[in-house]
Amino acid sequence: MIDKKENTEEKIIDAARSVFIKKGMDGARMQEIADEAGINKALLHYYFRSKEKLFDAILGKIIKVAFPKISGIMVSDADFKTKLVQAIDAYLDILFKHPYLPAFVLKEVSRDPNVFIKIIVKRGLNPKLVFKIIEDAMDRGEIVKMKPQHLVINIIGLCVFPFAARPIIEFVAFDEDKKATDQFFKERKAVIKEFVLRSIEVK
Amino acid sequence: MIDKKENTEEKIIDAARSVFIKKGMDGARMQEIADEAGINKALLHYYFRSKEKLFDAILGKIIKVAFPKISGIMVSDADFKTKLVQAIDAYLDILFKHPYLPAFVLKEVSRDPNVFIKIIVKRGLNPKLVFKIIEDAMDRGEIVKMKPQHLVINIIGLCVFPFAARPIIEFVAFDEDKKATDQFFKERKAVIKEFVLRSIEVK
DNA sequence: ATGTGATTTAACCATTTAGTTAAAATGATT
DNA sequence: AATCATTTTAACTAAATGGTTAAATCACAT
Repeated sequence: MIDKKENTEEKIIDAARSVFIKKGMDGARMQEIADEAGINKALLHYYFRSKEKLFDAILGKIIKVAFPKISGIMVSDADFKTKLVQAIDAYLDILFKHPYLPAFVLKEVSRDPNVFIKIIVKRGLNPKLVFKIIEDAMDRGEIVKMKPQHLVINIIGLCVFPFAARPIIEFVAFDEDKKATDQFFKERKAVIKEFVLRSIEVK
Repeated sequence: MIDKKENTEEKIIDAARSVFIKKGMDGARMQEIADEAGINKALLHYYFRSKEKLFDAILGKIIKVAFPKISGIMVSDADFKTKLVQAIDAYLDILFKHPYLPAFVLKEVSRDPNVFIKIIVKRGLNPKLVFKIIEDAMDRGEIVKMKPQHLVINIIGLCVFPFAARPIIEFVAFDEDKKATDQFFKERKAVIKEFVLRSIEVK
């Protein structure tokens, strides 16, 4: 195999991501990552000299998913509400594909915000353009006025929170009925879109 | 001092809560808790034989705060929308008093949901009555129809998420301007209430 | 003053864990 | 066959950490 090198590295990254997301930086064990990757600890350190280096490598890839380029959608020149609906759809698609991301991101952010800040800076993520677009729509009277940050945080909260809190929701709100909870999550897309549209509609 | 015993125990509990909330179960160190309580490790173990016992003791007290009896407000016979606004106010008051709770609860829930489930069961917390009250208001046409769980989770998400994500919000949305972020959080109460009321209003 | 429980001190144990090392094995390439 | 990076094995170090212990000290009530 030509790419055995990349193959092993990929196996490590997959395993590390899975273990880090489940256990967090503190709870994850290098041995467990090695086991999950089907290799031994020595080789793990042969590829990534330290746990921190490995974690940073994983974190970078995770943030790419967790802070997606919704901006792309928002910049297009469609109708504002249409763009908003598209952005919510796109964001929830990502969350359904990576349901454990919210808990992980919130966990690690509270442990050490600087790690995230550094990576976000490095990726040049900048929401100011999105805020501007929202303000313009408000100025044109298309939606109700508020600080654009509130609208963005409201939407992200509506999307993200249920995923981070799923174990509690499943137990408290659905009596541990996994199917009912699944159904609830399937409904979220429509519910959030309607909820948001109603709340920003100009009467 | 008559209550030197309780005094030390209180000091330990305060210190433990503070350290556990900052670092989580995994990240917290018994030595750090002892230091923060102004005592030594031996005495700490003299009061709580193990880290787990101490953590469970703290967790019980924390859950009492984190899962408050909003039900009390919702059960009163005021107008439904009035009750909803009161509940949001009460919930946000708690969050402002304990801003680090959301991150902690979400962190530990994702680490081991069972711990929470056991404690919730023990406290007999039951949201079914609240769901029923919401459904009744919907049936009376006072608010728009949806699965009551969605409304509850929407509101909790709007309230809780910003606190859990505060470090990111401060950096990404407010360029590390702490004052602007504080102002943003002060506005949340009014914003959430208006946002929710608009979204459930029957047209 | 004496006994009692609370508290300190300081050394200690056992375990876990990140990380290292060196030698051997594997396996593809030339 | 010889070379080279990759991988394994297995033992190891060093540090951190939860928890223990025993002796000494302190404060207070009888």
